[in-house]
Amino acid sequence: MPLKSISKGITKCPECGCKFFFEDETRGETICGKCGLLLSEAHIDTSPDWRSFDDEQRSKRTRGGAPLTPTKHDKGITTEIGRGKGEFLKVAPSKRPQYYRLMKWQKRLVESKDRNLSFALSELQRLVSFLGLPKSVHEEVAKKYEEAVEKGLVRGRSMESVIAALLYAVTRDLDTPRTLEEIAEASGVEKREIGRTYRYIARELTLRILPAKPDSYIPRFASMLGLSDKVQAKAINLLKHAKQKEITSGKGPTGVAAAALYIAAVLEGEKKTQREIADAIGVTEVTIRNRFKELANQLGIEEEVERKVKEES
DNA sequence: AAGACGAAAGTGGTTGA
DNA sequence: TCAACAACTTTCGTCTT
Repeated sequence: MPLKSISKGITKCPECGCKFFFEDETRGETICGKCGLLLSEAHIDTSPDWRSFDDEQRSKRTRGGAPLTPTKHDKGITTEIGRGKGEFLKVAPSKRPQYYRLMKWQKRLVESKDRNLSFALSELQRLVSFLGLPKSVHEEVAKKYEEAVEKGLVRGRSMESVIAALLYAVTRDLDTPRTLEEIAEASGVEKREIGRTYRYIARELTLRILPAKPDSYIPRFASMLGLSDKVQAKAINLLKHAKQKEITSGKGPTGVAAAALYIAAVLEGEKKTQREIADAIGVTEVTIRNRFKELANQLGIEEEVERKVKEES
Protein backbone atom coordinates (compact mmCIF):
# COMPACT_ATOMS: atom_id res chain seq x y z
CA MET A 1 0.00 0.00 0.00
CA PRO A 2 1.24 3.46 -0.77
CA LEU A 3 2.59 5.35 2.15
CA LYS A 4 2.59 9.07 2.39
CA SER A 5 6.08 9.12 3.65
CA ILE A 6 8.67 6.82 5.05
CA SER A 7 11.18 8.17 7.45
CA LYS A 8 12.97 11.33 6.42
CA GLY A 9 10.41 12.24 3.82
CA ILE A 10 11.03 9.50 1.29
CA THR A 11 7.95 9.06 -0.84
CA LYS A 12 9.41 7.33 -3.82
CA CYS A 13 11.72 4.42 -4.07
CA PRO A 14 15.03 5.87 -5.23
CA GLU A 15 15.82 2.61 -7.00
CA CYS A 16 12.80 1.97 -9.15
CA GLY A 17 10.74 5.10 -8.60
CA CYS A 18 7.65 3.24 -7.48
CA LYS A 19 5.55 4.33 -4.54
CA PHE A 20 4.86 1.00 -2.96
CA PHE A 21 6.49 0.03 0.26
CA PHE A 22 5.87 -2.33 3.05
CA GLU A 23 7.15 -2.48 6.54
CA ASP A 24 8.51 -5.56 8.12
CA GLU A 25 7.70 -4.82 11.70
CA THR A 26 9.52 -7.70 13.27
CA ARG A 27 12.72 -6.60 11.67
CA GLY A 28 11.97 -2.92 11.86
CA GLU A 29 12.64 -2.36 8.19
CA THR A 30 10.88 -0.59 5.39
CA ILE A 31 11.31 -2.22 2.02
CA CYS A 32 10.35 -1.21 -1.49
CA GLY A 33 7.50 -3.40 -2.56
CA LYS A 34 8.73 -3.74 -6.10
CA CYS A 35 12.48 -4.01 -6.12
CA GLY A 36 13.05 -4.91 -2.48
CA LEU A 37 15.37 -2.04 -1.72
CA LEU A 38 15.83 -1.48 1.96
CA LEU A 39 14.70 2.06 2.53
CA SER A 40 15.05 2.42 6.23
CA GLU A 41 15.81 0.28 9.16
CA ALA A 42 15.83 0.35 12.91
CA HIS A 43 12.43 1.88 13.41
CA ILE A 44 12.85 0.64 16.90
CA ASP A 45 15.10 2.96 18.76
CA THR A 46 17.47 0.94 20.86
CA SER A 47 19.30 3.83 22.42
CA PRO A 48 19.31 4.03 26.19
CA ASP A 49 16.03 5.19 27.60
CA TRP A 50 15.23 7.91 30.10
CA ARG A 51 16.13 5.89 33.10
CA SER A 52 19.79 6.46 32.52
CA PHE A 53 19.60 10.02 33.79
CA ASP A 54 16.91 9.56 36.33
CA ASP A 55 18.24 7.46 39.11
CA GLU A 56 16.16 8.59 42.04
CA GLN A 57 12.85 8.22 40.35
CA ARG A 58 13.60 4.98 38.62
CA SER A 59 11.67 2.96 41.10
CA LYS A 60 8.61 5.10 40.67
CA ARG A 61 8.16 4.34 37.03
CA THR A 62 8.86 0.86 35.92
CA ARG A 63 6.12 0.34 33.43
CA GLY A 64 6.70 -2.34 30.86
CA GLY A 65 7.66 -1.26 27.40
CA ALA A 66 9.05 2.00 28.57
CA PRO A 67 9.32 4.72 25.98
CA LEU A 68 12.46 4.33 24.00
CA THR A 69 12.73 7.94 23.11
CA PRO A 70 9.98 10.05 24.59
CA THR A 71 10.88 13.07 22.52
CA LYS A 72 9.45 11.48 19.37
CA HIS A 73 5.73 11.48 19.35
CA ASP A 74 5.46 7.79 18.51
CA LYS A 75 8.79 6.81 20.04
CA GLY A 76 9.75 5.45 16.70
CA ILE A 77 7.12 2.77 16.80
CA THR A 78 3.88 3.05 14.93
CA THR A 79 1.15 0.48 14.71
CA GLU A 80 -1.54 0.89 12.18
CA ILE A 81 -4.12 -1.26 10.57
CA GLY A 82 -3.38 -1.82 6.97
CA ARG A 83 0.35 -1.58 6.88
CA GLY A 84 1.57 -5.14 6.97
CA LYS A 85 2.91 -6.86 3.90
CA GLY A 86 0.19 -9.43 3.52
CA GLU A 87 -2.42 -7.92 5.81
CA PHE A 88 -4.74 -6.89 3.10
CA LEU A 89 -4.67 -10.28 1.42
CA LYS A 90 -5.60 -12.03 4.63
CA VAL A 91 -8.96 -10.36 4.60
CA ALA A 92 -11.76 -12.11 2.80
CA PRO A 93 -12.86 -10.24 -0.34
CA SER A 94 -16.33 -9.72 1.08
CA LYS A 95 -14.93 -7.99 4.15
CA ARG A 96 -12.66 -5.66 2.28
CA PRO A 97 -14.95 -2.61 2.33
CA GLN A 98 -15.17 -2.97 6.08
CA TYR A 99 -11.44 -3.28 6.29
CA TYR A 100 -11.04 -0.09 4.38
CA ARG A 101 -13.31 1.68 6.81
CA LEU A 102 -11.31 0.36 9.71
CA MET A 103 -8.14 1.63 8.17
CA LYS A 104 -9.68 5.00 7.70
CA TRP A 105 -10.83 5.26 11.28
CA GLN A 106 -7.61 3.96 12.64
CA LYS A 107 -5.83 6.59 10.69
CA ARG A 108 -8.09 9.34 11.93
CA LEU A 109 -7.79 8.32 15.54
CA VAL A 110 -4.08 7.85 15.49
CA GLU A 111 -3.51 10.99 13.56
CA SER A 112 -5.59 13.22 15.77
CA LYS A 113 -3.91 11.95 18.88
CA ASP A 114 -0.54 12.22 17.24
CA ARG A 115 -1.26 15.63 15.92
CA ASN A 116 -1.71 16.92 19.43
CA LEU A 117 1.29 15.17 20.75
CA SER A 118 3.59 16.05 17.92
CA PHE A 119 2.47 19.63 17.98
CA ALA A 120 3.20 19.81 21.67
CA LEU A 121 6.55 18.16 21.21
CA SER A 122 7.58 20.48 18.46
CA GLU A 123 6.70 23.39 20.70
CA LEU A 124 8.82 21.77 23.36
CA GLN A 125 11.66 21.36 20.91
CA ARG A 126 11.45 25.03 20.10
CA LEU A 127 11.55 26.11 23.72
CA VAL A 128 14.33 23.74 24.65
CA SER A 129 16.61 25.07 21.98
CA PHE A 130 15.58 28.65 22.54
CA LEU A 131 16.38 28.42 26.21
CA GLY A 132 19.48 26.35 25.64
CA LEU A 133 18.41 23.48 27.84
CA PRO A 134 20.05 20.06 28.06
CA LYS A 135 18.64 16.93 26.54
CA SER A 136 17.78 15.48 29.91
CA VAL A 137 15.28 18.27 30.43
CA HIS A 138 13.83 17.76 26.99
CA GLU A 139 13.24 14.08 27.59
CA GLU A 140 11.88 14.51 31.06
CA VAL A 141 9.35 17.08 29.94
CA ALA A 142 8.29 14.92 27.01
CA LYS A 143 7.77 12.02 29.34
CA LYS A 144 5.77 14.04 31.82
CA TYR A 145 3.71 15.59 29.10
CA GLU A 146 2.59 12.20 27.90
CA GLU A 147 1.76 11.29 31.44
CA ALA A 148 -0.30 14.44 31.71
CA VAL A 149 -2.11 13.64 28.49
CA GLU A 150 -2.89 10.15 29.70
CA LYS A 151 -4.38 11.49 32.87
CA GLY A 152 -6.44 13.98 30.95
CA LEU A 153 -4.79 16.94 32.58
CA VAL A 154 -4.36 18.84 29.36
CA ARG A 155 -8.05 19.09 28.71
CA GLY A 156 -9.19 22.64 29.21
CA ARG A 157 -5.66 23.98 29.16
CA SER A 158 -3.55 24.98 26.25
CA MET A 159 -0.75 22.67 25.25
CA GLU A 160 1.60 25.60 25.39
CA SER A 161 0.84 26.34 28.98
CA VAL A 162 1.24 22.72 30.01
CA ILE A 163 4.57 22.45 28.23
CA ALA A 164 5.69 25.70 29.79
CA ALA A 165 4.62 24.59 33.24
CA LEU A 166 6.43 21.30 32.91
CA LEU A 167 9.55 23.05 31.71
CA TYR A 168 9.40 25.26 34.73
CA ALA A 169 9.14 22.27 37.04
CA VAL A 170 11.66 20.06 35.32
CA THR A 171 14.36 22.67 34.85
CA ARG A 172 14.18 23.34 38.51
CA ASP A 173 14.23 19.70 39.42
CA LEU A 174 17.28 19.06 37.26
CA ASP A 175 19.22 22.00 38.62
CA THR A 176 19.09 24.17 35.54
CA PRO A 177 16.36 26.49 36.72
CA ARG A 178 14.76 29.07 34.47
CA THR A 179 12.68 31.83 35.92
CA LEU A 180 8.99 32.13 35.24
CA GLU A 181 9.79 35.28 33.29
CA GLU A 182 12.17 33.54 30.97
CA ILE A 183 9.77 30.74 30.24
CA ALA A 184 6.88 33.12 29.83
CA GLU A 185 8.81 35.17 27.34
CA ALA A 186 10.02 32.19 25.37
CA SER A 187 6.68 30.47 25.24
CA GLY A 188 4.37 33.42 24.92
CA VAL A 189 2.27 32.15 27.81
CA GLU A 190 1.51 34.53 30.63
CA LYS A 191 3.31 34.06 33.90
CA ARG A 192 0.06 33.80 35.76
CA GLU A 193 -1.14 31.05 33.48
CA ILE A 194 2.09 29.11 33.73
CA GLY A 195 2.04 29.35 37.49
CA ARG A 196 -1.52 28.17 37.70
CA THR A 197 -0.96 25.28 35.37
CA TYR A 198 2.25 24.42 37.12
CA ARG A 199 0.57 24.10 40.47
CA TYR A 200 -2.25 22.05 39.06
CA ILE A 201 0.01 19.68 37.15
CA ALA A 202 2.43 19.32 40.02
CA ARG A 203 -0.41 18.34 42.29
CA GLU A 204 -1.99 15.89 39.90
CA LEU A 205 1.24 14.22 38.94
CA THR A 206 2.46 14.42 42.53
CA LEU A 207 5.70 16.03 41.51
CA ARG A 208 7.78 17.03 44.43
CA ILE A 209 9.73 20.02 43.27
CA LEU A 210 11.94 21.81 45.71
CA PRO A 211 12.55 25.54 45.55
CA ALA A 212 15.41 26.42 43.25
CA LYS A 213 18.80 26.80 44.79
CA PRO A 214 20.40 30.20 44.30
CA ASP A 215 23.72 28.70 43.28
CA SER A 216 22.25 26.89 40.33
CA TYR A 217 21.49 30.29 38.82
CA ILE A 218 25.02 31.58 39.26
CA PRO A 219 26.82 30.24 36.19
CA ARG A 220 24.14 31.35 33.80
CA PHE A 221 23.67 34.79 35.29
CA ALA A 222 27.41 35.29 35.55
CA SER A 223 27.89 34.61 31.88
CA MET A 224 24.98 36.86 30.99
CA LEU A 225 26.80 39.62 32.80
CA GLY A 226 30.16 38.76 31.34
CA LEU A 227 31.69 37.97 34.71
CA SER A 228 34.74 35.76 35.09
CA ASP A 229 34.95 32.27 36.49
CA LYS A 230 36.65 33.69 39.51
CA VAL A 231 33.60 35.77 40.32
CA GLN A 232 31.38 32.75 39.81
CA ALA A 233 33.43 30.66 42.17
CA LYS A 234 33.45 33.45 44.71
CA ALA A 235 29.70 33.88 44.48
CA ILE A 236 29.07 30.19 44.93
CA ASN A 237 31.41 30.16 47.86
CA LEU A 238 29.56 33.06 49.45
CA LEU A 239 26.30 31.25 48.99
CA LYS A 240 27.67 28.16 50.62
CA HIS A 241 28.51 30.10 53.72
CA ALA A 242 25.24 31.93 53.63
CA LYS A 243 23.36 28.68 53.47
CA GLN A 244 24.96 27.49 56.66
CA LYS A 245 23.70 30.59 58.40
CA GLU A 246 20.23 29.91 57.09
CA ILE A 247 19.68 33.30 55.62
CA THR A 248 18.81 32.16 52.14
CA SER A 249 15.71 30.13 52.78
CA GLY A 250 12.36 31.71 52.23
CA LYS A 251 13.92 34.36 50.04
CA GLY A 252 13.59 34.50 46.32
CA PRO A 253 16.49 32.49 44.93
CA THR A 254 17.13 34.92 42.09
CA GLY A 255 17.45 37.82 44.48
CA VAL A 256 19.93 35.91 46.60
CA ALA A 257 21.90 34.89 43.52
CA ALA A 258 21.92 38.48 42.32
CA ALA A 259 23.27 39.79 45.60
CA ALA A 260 25.93 37.11 45.78
CA LEU A 261 27.06 38.00 42.28
CA TYR A 262 27.14 41.65 43.14
CA ILE A 263 29.32 41.08 46.16
CA ALA A 264 31.57 38.63 44.34
CA ALA A 265 32.02 41.01 41.43
CA VAL A 266 32.97 43.84 43.75
CA LEU A 267 35.40 41.72 45.71
CA GLU A 268 37.08 40.44 42.59
CA GLY A 269 37.46 43.88 41.12
CA GLU A 270 34.88 43.43 38.35
CA LYS A 271 32.25 45.67 39.75
CA LYS A 272 28.89 45.93 38.04
CA THR A 273 26.26 48.43 39.01
CA GLN A 274 23.24 47.17 40.84
CA ARG A 275 21.17 48.24 37.91
CA GLU A 276 23.12 46.15 35.43
CA ILE A 277 22.71 43.09 37.56
CA ALA A 278 19.10 43.82 38.33
CA ASP A 279 18.26 44.15 34.65
CA ALA A 280 20.09 41.02 33.62
CA ILE A 281 18.59 38.87 36.33
CA GLY A 282 15.12 40.30 36.50
CA VAL A 283 14.92 41.58 40.06
CA THR A 284 14.98 45.14 41.26
CA GLU A 285 17.87 47.06 42.70
CA VAL A 286 16.00 47.27 45.95
CA THR A 287 15.92 43.53 46.29
CA ILE A 288 19.59 43.27 45.51
CA ARG A 289 20.29 45.86 48.15
CA ASN A 290 18.24 44.06 50.76
CA ARG A 291 19.77 40.67 50.07
CA PHE A 292 23.17 42.24 49.77
CA LYS A 293 22.92 43.79 53.18
CA GLU A 294 21.73 40.59 54.78
CA LEU A 295 24.49 38.58 53.19
CA ALA A 296 27.26 41.01 53.97
CA ASN A 297 25.99 41.38 57.48
CA GLN A 298 25.78 37.71 58.26
CA LEU A 299 29.07 36.90 56.64
CA GLY A 300 30.84 39.74 58.38
CA ILE A 301 32.31 41.19 55.23
CA GLU A 302 30.59 44.54 55.26
CA GLU A 303 33.70 46.65 55.73
CA GLU A 304 35.62 44.75 53.13
CA VAL A 305 32.92 45.21 50.54
CA GLU A 306 32.46 48.83 51.41
CA ARG A 307 36.14 49.51 51.02
CA LYS A 308 36.24 47.79 47.65
CA VAL A 309 33.24 49.70 46.40
CA LYS A 310 35.00 52.97 47.12
CA GLU A 311 38.21 51.77 45.58
CA GLU A 312 36.55 50.90 42.35
CA SER A 313 34.56 54.01 41.73
C1' DA B 1 24.69 63.18 35.95
C1' DA B 2 24.88 58.60 37.71
C1' DG B 3 24.79 55.39 41.25
C1' DA B 4 23.50 53.90 45.73
C1' DC B 5 20.39 54.03 49.57
C1' DG B 6 16.09 53.34 52.00
C1' DA B 7 11.14 54.60 53.25
C1' DA B 8 6.50 53.84 52.03
C1' DA B 9 2.86 52.13 49.49
C1' DG B 10 1.31 48.63 46.17
C1' DT B 11 1.19 43.86 44.07
C1' DG B 12 0.78 38.90 43.54
C1' DG B 13 1.26 34.52 45.61
C1' DT B 14 0.97 31.36 49.67
C1' DT B 15 -1.18 29.60 53.69
C1' DG B 16 -4.34 28.36 57.10
C1' DA B 17 -8.98 28.75 59.04
C1' DT C 1 -13.31 31.22 49.85
C1' DC C 2 -11.39 34.66 52.51
C1' DA C 3 -8.07 37.23 55.19
C1' DA C 4 -3.43 37.61 56.94
C1' DC C 5 1.19 37.52 55.69
C1' DA C 6 5.96 37.71 53.76
C1' DA C 7 8.60 38.69 49.78
C1' DC C 8 9.14 41.57 46.19
C1' DT C 9 8.24 45.71 43.24
C1' DT C 10 7.36 50.52 42.25
C1' DT C 11 8.08 55.02 43.20
C1' DC C 12 10.39 58.68 44.93
C1' DG C 13 13.33 61.76 47.71
C1' DT C 14 18.08 62.10 49.43
C1' DC C 15 22.97 61.57 49.60
C1' DT C 16 27.58 60.74 47.53
C1' DT C 17 30.91 60.77 43.95
